Amino acid sequence: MPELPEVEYGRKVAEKSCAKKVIQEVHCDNDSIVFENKLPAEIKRALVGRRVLEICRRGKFLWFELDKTPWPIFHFGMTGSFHTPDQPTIQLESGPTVESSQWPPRFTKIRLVMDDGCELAMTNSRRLGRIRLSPNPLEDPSIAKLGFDPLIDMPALESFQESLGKRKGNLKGLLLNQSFAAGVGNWIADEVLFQAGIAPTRRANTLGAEESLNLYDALTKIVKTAVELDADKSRFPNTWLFHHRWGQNQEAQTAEGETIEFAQIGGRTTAWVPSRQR
DNA sequence: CTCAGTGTTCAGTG
DNA sequence: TCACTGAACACTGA
Repeated sequence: MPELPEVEYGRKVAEKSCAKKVIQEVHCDNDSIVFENKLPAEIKRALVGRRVLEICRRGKFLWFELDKTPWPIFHFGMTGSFHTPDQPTIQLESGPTVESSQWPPRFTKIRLVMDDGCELAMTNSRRLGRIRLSPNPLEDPSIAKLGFDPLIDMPALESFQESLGKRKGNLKGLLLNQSFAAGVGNWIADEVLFQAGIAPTRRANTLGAEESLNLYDALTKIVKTAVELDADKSRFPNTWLFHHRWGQNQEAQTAEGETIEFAQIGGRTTAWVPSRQR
């Protein structure tokens, strides 16, 4: 479940079960795709016996700061998440359900056992996620080129507006671009444009001052709210497009009864409300 | 059997 | 060189 709020929740889960503890056991699936050809033995050698100092996140990437490098970097891809034995699993809107009763869960790629007995597992059913080791995650190419993270270093309004003015593409594509706003994914991009009242096809450099302010406020608020709710979808306000956008059915309507349209914009299925978004 | 999908990367284009 | 676009990747569940 992988946009910024879901990954941030994963960070908290990992923090609770692993921070300040020593990794006692590492159980790795021998998956050449997720582990990028690294063998379980190499992963274990780097992790077993290490103390976890801190769990860090930027955009949709997570990494563990250990008492000794290299450090593990985790990316959930389309379907990954962290689990602990009694942690209630957050249900995906679409996609696999993980039986909370079984441990380790189905599709577990790596499982850590800490020195106090706590466990953490990462699942990844569709194998677009990645786990790799890095001597310095901030210099890992995929993390180094990320843009601002709306939760960590949202720019000042003025510089946000200035950067919009330099972009010629449509806003949906720009919001999905991780080198612009790190951590924004498909549902957040649609939610932001919906709440800001701006059409996903609008070119970034055509926004007026009020529109870019609305965009800025919507992005800030939606991310902050979703993170505060631990990415628990059932607690998102009913006025959010989020609850009404799934399935791409013709009948789809917002809480107010407005018609939801679906289109391919920015390379992704986009849900939007033409009567409200200009 | 077919297809969509909460993501990233990379090749191709202008 | 840079901004932008579209296809490829993997595979489960509907």
